[in-house]
Amino acid sequence: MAYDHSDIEKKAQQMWASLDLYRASEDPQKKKKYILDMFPYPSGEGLHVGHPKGYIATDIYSRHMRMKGYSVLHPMGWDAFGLPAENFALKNKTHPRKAVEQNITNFKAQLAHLGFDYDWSREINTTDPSYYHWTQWIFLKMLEHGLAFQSNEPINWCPSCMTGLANEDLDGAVCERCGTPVVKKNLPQWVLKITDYADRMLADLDLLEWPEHIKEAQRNWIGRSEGAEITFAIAGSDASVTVFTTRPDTIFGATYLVLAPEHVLIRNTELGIKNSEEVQHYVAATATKTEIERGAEGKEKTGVKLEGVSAINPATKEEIPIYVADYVLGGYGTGAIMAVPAHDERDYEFAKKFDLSIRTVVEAVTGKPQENPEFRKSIVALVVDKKNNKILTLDWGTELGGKLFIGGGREEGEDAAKAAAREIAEETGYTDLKLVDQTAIIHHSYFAYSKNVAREIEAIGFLFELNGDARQEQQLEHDEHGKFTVSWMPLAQAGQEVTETLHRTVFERLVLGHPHTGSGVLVDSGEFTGKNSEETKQAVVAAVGGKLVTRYKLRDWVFSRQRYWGEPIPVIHCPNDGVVPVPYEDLPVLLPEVESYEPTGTGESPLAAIDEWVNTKCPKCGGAAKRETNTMPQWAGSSWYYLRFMDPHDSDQLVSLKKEKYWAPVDVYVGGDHAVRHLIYARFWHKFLYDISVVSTLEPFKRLEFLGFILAEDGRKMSKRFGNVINPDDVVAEYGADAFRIYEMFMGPFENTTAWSTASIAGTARFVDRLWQIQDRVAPESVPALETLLHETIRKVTSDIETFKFNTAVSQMMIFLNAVEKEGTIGKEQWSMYLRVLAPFAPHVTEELWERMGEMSSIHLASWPAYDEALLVSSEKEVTVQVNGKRRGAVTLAVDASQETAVTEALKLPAVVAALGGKEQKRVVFVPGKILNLVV
RNA sequence: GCCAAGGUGAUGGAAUGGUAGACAUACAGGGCUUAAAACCCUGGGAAGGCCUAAAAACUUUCGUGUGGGUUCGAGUCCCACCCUUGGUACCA
Repeated sequence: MAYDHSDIEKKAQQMWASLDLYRASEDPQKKKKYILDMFPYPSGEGLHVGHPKGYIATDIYSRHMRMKGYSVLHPMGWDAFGLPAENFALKNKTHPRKAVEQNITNFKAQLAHLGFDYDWSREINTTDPSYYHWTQWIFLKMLEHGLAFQSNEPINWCPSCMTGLANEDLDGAVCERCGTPVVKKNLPQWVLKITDYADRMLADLDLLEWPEHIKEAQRNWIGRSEGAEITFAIAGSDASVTVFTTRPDTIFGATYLVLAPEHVLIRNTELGIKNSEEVQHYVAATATKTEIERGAEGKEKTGVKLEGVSAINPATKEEIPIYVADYVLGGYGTGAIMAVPAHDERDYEFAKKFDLSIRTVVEAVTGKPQENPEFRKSIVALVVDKKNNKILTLDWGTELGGKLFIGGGREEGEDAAKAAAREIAEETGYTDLKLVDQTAIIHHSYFAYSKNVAREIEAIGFLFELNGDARQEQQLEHDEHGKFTVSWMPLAQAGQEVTETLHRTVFERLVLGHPHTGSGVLVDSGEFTGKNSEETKQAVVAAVGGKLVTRYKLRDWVFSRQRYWGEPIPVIHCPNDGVVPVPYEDLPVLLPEVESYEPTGTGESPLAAIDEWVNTKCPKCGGAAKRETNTMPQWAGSSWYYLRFMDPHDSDQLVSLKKEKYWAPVDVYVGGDHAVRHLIYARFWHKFLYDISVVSTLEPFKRLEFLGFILAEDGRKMSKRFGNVINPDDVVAEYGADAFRIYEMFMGPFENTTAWSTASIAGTARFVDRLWQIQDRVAPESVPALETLLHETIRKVTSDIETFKFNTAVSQMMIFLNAVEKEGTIGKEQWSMYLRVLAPFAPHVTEELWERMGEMSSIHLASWPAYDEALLVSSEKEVTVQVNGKRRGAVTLAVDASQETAVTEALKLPAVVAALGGKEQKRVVFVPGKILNLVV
């Protein structure tokens, strides 16, 4: 009788619902597990097969934990505010609330087909007033604690979505929603001071069991950098410029200053900027440029010198020019830098373009330090043929260093450039050359194998151009020694093939034009000359009267949206009292029901047009006042929803302390994407709530499992646009929910992105069907031949579920079923244990088989089977016999067999004897139970 | 450019430093069938050798992106490079 999934699934799902099987409760007798999916935005397109992957994983994990006796919280809800919902509603000419309701109904129906164990009594929806009441409450608390403030700084404005956006909402320089380039726009904005928490968010990453790449992404986003602020006086003025730098050690090489276009000094009229018109013109031009336009210019530097104004380098006391340039960002550091063109890529480009002086103050140190090195002076010479874009290389062969440029020693007192020319002539014969450039000294340590000596050299690199082809063949050194061959190599190829550190470094400096940006030995730096640059930073800062500071890339969170579909920001603007928070007892501030909610595009929210809503009374003075009309971004509701699941119906508080104590933190959080934004915002809010004693844990999500996506069969993203979307409803109808669930877990490692394969799902459907057939072969007595494998299977599935290695868990269960089929029978107790480990993966079919075994209660209430350790330790094991590391056979030995026994047994194998060939045994490696390696 | 993860059959993928390719898909051959589907059985990294009418069996060498290294033994550890994917980008 073939397995008919549709009836059995329906029956099981109805049974679970009627038993209320998955209701979570704070049972003090039990340990808890809080398992959470990133709750979805209920889109109009419905689910595709990629969505449930994470839900299946949490379903398996939570069913497993429930069977192990934990009190499990596994809830689901809807993140339904925000731009996508509003844009969807606009496009379909409906109200967002209606669209959301409809989409949720649709999503729930789709999820229901898959047999998930959510506790739907805790369902939440961020657009529900009883929910956003508390989103607004958190905002007011932040306002109270000075973490929410109004700002008029220029923000990212999306002209298509007609709203301001946070940095995190940008995809490069375009709006991540619609792909429109954003522009800078000045608008009064609510901003949250997330930067106050930067340090704690960075430090507490260490407390988390998260994938390393997510932690790293967060570290990069926070972007902590330690440096110094140093003040440069303006010559002949009281004014000054404070710069931020991470390289105070290079200050002796600071040959000019650069201000961001937004810098206040540029607007200082008393300074006497002679070309102020030109400067203001430049500032205005950069402000109107979109990020895209700036990007299109690449990294081509632009800027204008402030004529008639100069600064004084506090280290050298020299007067240096000041520029305004948009490669310096207004929002980072102090909006001003000291430019050290010799040791910074960007400053170098700028200095080259504007012909500014470049002063080397750090000499590079390369190679591996050697013991007792011999000191020498030397040169590296590059000879370039500009006509053919080729460079002269010497191939020494692999033993002697491979492909190099021209190198050699220089005598004490010998002019370095002359030494270079001499070496070129001696080694290649070329003499008609023009010297174009040279490097600073490079301190290089290496071991010269050809001469068997450790060396530390002071090398100078030279770049020559070839004038004529004339060669003095008779002088060539290689004629005598034949050690190397001379050839002209295309520049790009040389950049790949010449890998020796010193020669490569010279190539990078002189051909590629990269300045030395690393640490090294200070030169031309007054009292610090000769010291290590890295170790001198603090002393330099002290000497020039600067201070050490820490800066972050993370910006404060622009929190206002000029759109309808979001939580109203609960403040009132009063002509007398200014910004007045809505009293807590007046929450929630309801989003008014309106006919028209199109964005205005003027920077005003559509709410501003609703007079009867906007006009209100000031809670303080009782006079006429207006409501704030901006709404919150989509990320607001999702920044704390995991707390509400613990206590979803509490009308007095966000979450009760008692329930929070029981459930927090989230033990396992599962989702993809959102590596930065959602997780950083939620961590920020959580830490704030910790500070005001609403929550008791430092971090919201203890463990995070990152989810790999499912691509369409054609390897592209699943999208309506490509017409390659696969609806889980169709798959379930054809193959059944259990086969679908098992397939998604079997596809590969959970964190891998994999393409869907409808052909492969037939395999897991076959597995379920074969399982179904086996029920007729169950015997009363246990089958001894299956015993060890069964316990191995229980052990592997148990640990694989806990570590999210579902693919190998499925594989192991298939191996077991294959063995059962081979035996033709299985014992009743064995069948019971096997069904129970399979139950989290295939909840429906196992439920039915469980009932048919005569069990009265649900399999999902049964206890998780324990495995017998003793059965897993077999007394005999097959040991591979190797000769010189190559497999020559195998012997079966007792686990505690001695090496002598092993060797004796191995020598009985003809293949082993043949491989030994009568040679003397030098060594025997014996790993009991695994391997015997005879070395001759 | 920088940061992170990864590169294994036709495909998805297994493999505490110890028999590479588990498990599954696709494929090929066979069985069942009037036929097909379903189902069941068998096979398979590559090149060669031996024996043959042919095959099986047997056997040798090579084989986990490339080149080196450590080790009795490397897919796994170390070094350099190449490529793919994700994140990020004038952050001083």
